[in-house]
Amino acid sequence: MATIKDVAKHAGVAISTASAAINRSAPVSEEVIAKVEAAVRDIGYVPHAAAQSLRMGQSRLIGLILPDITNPHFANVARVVESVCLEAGYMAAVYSTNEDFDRERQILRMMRAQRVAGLIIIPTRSDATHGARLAGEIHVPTVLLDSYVDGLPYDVVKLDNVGAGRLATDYLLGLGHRRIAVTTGRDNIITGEDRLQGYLEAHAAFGVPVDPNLQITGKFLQAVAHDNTLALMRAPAPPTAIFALSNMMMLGVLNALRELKLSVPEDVSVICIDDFDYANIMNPPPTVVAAPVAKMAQTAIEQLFEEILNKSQPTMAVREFVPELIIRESCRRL
Amino acid sequence: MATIKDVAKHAGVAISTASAAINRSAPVSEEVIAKVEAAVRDIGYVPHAAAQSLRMGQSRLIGLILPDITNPHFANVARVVESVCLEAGYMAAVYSTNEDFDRERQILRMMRAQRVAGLIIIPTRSDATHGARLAGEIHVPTVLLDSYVDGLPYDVVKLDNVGAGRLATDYLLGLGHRRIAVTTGRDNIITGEDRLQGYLEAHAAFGVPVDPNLQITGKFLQAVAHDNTLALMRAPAPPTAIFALSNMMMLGVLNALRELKLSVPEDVSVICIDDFDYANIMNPPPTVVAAPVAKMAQTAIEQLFEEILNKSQPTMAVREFVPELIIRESCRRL
DNA sequence: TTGCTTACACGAAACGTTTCGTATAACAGC
DNA sequence: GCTGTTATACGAAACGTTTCGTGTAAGCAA
Repeated sequence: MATIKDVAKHAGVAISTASAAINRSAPVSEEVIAKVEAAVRDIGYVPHAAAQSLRMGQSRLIGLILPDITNPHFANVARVVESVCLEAGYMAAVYSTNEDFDRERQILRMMRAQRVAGLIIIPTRSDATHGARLAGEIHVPTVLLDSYVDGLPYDVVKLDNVGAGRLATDYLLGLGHRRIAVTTGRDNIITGEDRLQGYLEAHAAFGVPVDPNLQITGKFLQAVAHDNTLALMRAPAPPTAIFALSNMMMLGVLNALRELKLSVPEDVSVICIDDFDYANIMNPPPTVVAAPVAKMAQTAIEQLFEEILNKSQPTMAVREFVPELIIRESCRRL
Repeated sequence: MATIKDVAKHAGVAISTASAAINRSAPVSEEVIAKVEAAVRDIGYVPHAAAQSLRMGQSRLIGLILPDITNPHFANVARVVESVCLEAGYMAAVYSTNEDFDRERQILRMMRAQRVAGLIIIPTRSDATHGARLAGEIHVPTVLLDSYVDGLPYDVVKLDNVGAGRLATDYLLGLGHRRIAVTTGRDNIITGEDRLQGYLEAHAAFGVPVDPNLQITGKFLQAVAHDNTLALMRAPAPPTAIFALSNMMMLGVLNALRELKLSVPEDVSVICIDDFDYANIMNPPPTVVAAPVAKMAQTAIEQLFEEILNKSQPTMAVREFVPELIIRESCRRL
């Protein structure tokens, strides 16, 4: 493969001059620039990224670590990050943790070996133990997306989750529902807890008591939400509405209701947080509280570049985005 | 950041010895190995991938280039590739072309700059012009997935698309349908043409004439399939069934039918190639011809590693996978 | 002409690895 | 005790860049 040495020889200049001409990093005459550029084109020179990394002490690689790329929510994030990186001449390396902590560490080590310039992490846990373990593996500018992690002192870009929980619950309460079930997240991730808090706050504001039996665990997983919905609806005094704290859990809920031959929204209303790309061909088209995913991803990657390029310290700022209620056909007025 | 020099100093050995101990690349006494490993742990040494790349002339990076990561079909591929890579100590760099040729070239240049060890490409075009342009940018082992490209002499892992087209059409014909519409792909991608050929062959085998008016262009895009379905169903003599050559186009078809207040399968039966992860919460659950996506992705990445690790030449073999009919509720017997 | 500045081109060092040829010590054979 | 062999540790070179200090010719003022 052609090196800059070949370019220099071909253009009849020194290596350092060729480098300066290519990168405009030092004054070079127009004439020489033209010769060098011609040489680059002629021999098809593409700089060796590893050599550049080595010399400059930093690669043009951005790591994006997320729970699962097949979840459309995260795929949308990936697409945005990837585009912005490409434009900036960086390469995005996307990795799914599959919620596996060993795997997460393995990925971080690999990112470290690659000397990535920065990291965007969509965390799977928020607790300090986990944060401490992660902290030791991170040595580059980092932005946390969707949630934060205790003990990881980085910028955060997230949804107003309490607000999202309230928005969904307010809507159901406004429709006259008084027994609203909720599929919760996992204990150790704050996103779910915040959304649940919104659910509780909305009840308090409406003066409606909450029934703890209506809070079923979903762990952000489709299968878990499915199983517990089955149990919930078979128990005495089932709810008239179900609020799924994430889109994956809503799928589980819908599947369970379908198996029970309960129709939505006639028998039970359903709402969730996070929109679906293909909402309109779903059965029924779901009413959701949507997050501005693309805008959030864009903000995260831009914040990251800000820190990388200007070598600025993380402000540890938390940027919260406002959720939006999208009314479709999965909730009915009682 | 700690270097191998620090490891060597800490262990009281030479750099070359430390390297040999870490990589087991030369005989080193047990005693020294122990000392070096302790040093590695103590100072948290992680090898500098760029330096390794530079020295060894190859990176531990695999490029995966696909049309669009937010398409669940491709996301599933990405997940498999990513996992296999991670296990092998490689890093996968996933990039979406968005069917944009300039962008595809830009991505390839970046892959080249990174000196990726290998490439998996899910092509967006099959024609020779495109192949020729791509060929100049590729200098590493490559495997083509889902489709091939004229003039790109690499191994191919794909579905038996003609068979898939036949399978879907046979099924509809067997249900008594005689006017079966089909949303075609793009002219310059062979996948669509093969599937269409299966459609034609099935008709011939059944002795059913095909009506060219029932072949509408879909370009593999949801929006295009949507618009043309609208026109198709409003025209005189509409079909009793629609065969979408891809899952995205089926979404467009379903949306269009929904807008026209036509129900599936009562008014019109619908089938497509490629399954949906969330098929059972769709309206209606679609009957599809599924490809063994995970198995195909696995085969592709393993074939790629075979070529990378054994430095074997591409056999230019075409591995075809057998499609499977999954009957759900979107097709009815006439 | 001389001296000073400017503009540009050059050479060499350094980034962190791996690898290859060489050095040294231990040991066996005679 | 000498030579030959084996086992293991070492030093130096090389991978392809960028960068910094130096060199040189041209331009300008006096």
